[in-house]
Amino acid sequence: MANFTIGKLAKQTGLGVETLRYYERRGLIEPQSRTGSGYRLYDDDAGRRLRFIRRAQSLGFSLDQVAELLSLSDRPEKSAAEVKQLAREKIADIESRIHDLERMKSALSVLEDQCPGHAGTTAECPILAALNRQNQEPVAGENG
Amino acid sequence: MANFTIGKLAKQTGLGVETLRYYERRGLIEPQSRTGSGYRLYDDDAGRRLRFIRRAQSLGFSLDQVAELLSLSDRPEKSAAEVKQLAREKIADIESRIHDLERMKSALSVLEDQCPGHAGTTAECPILAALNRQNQEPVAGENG
DNA sequence: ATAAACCCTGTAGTCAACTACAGAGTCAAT
DNA sequence: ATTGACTCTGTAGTTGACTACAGGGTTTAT
Repeated sequence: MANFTIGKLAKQTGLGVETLRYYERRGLIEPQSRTGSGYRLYDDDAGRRLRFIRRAQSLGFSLDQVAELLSLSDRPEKSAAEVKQLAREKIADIESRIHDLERMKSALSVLEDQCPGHAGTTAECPILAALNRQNQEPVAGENG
Repeated sequence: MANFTIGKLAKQTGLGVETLRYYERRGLIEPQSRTGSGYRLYDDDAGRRLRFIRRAQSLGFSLDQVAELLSLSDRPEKSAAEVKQLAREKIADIESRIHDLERMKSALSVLEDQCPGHAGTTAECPILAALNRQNQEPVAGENG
């Protein structure tokens, strides 16, 4: 129930005041209340919510997608089936991201292990190789 | 050794011709050669490379970071120690992304399991809760 | 040999996600 | 009661990653 002004919240999260207002316009976060003069007041959840937003972004989710993720837990008890469905879709999305990252990681591990001595044949680019035996569909769309 | 023009490569990958030229300006890809009249000619590796680029992007890597990833395998046999070091850094980065995604996934799984019947207390937002017990540092920088 | 469909360089416009004012009101401290 | 740090709304500018011309040359098909 501790109430922060926007400046305090900004300092706490390392974000800019303008960024917080921008997130509000985008529907990602809202002040718990306002003072009589219109100052935004935030509670402790705001900081957590912002941390979530940044983390999700760094994982390649757009702000619209982050909003969708957040809306899942914001929805009170309405439309349980809809929430369940959306959650399932997001889980599938996340699983495929994890899968891709794991392929990328093992490619890099090969590189790491291989590098130190073996100066010789150029080893046929393990990083490209590792990510390609699978999924031969076109690759235009950014996020699945 | 099959040689494609830029238009063929674009069609093959589902990207636009302008995008391929843009990636070239950004140092992500280069034609294997040029015709006498200046037309770009690409080999089979180009398609794989582009698929890699798009996948890495969708995982939250910027084009600059993708360029770094690619440079790891492009480096012939020079500076093995440097490559090894860079690979290690990227692996750590990827591991933390995987970790974050796994936290996010388990939060969503909780939601999914919890939703169907339990209309009652609002369950205290599992998605935010799951992502926050750890890492309490500021969150400003996008990628770690 | 001429039109359609390519390709070239170069520059400008767009979209998401900020980031930075401008102009004005508010609050805390002197 | 006034200075300075804060806040407000609203709009404009910036950056990364495209995307779309303009103005011109090249290849392919007829």
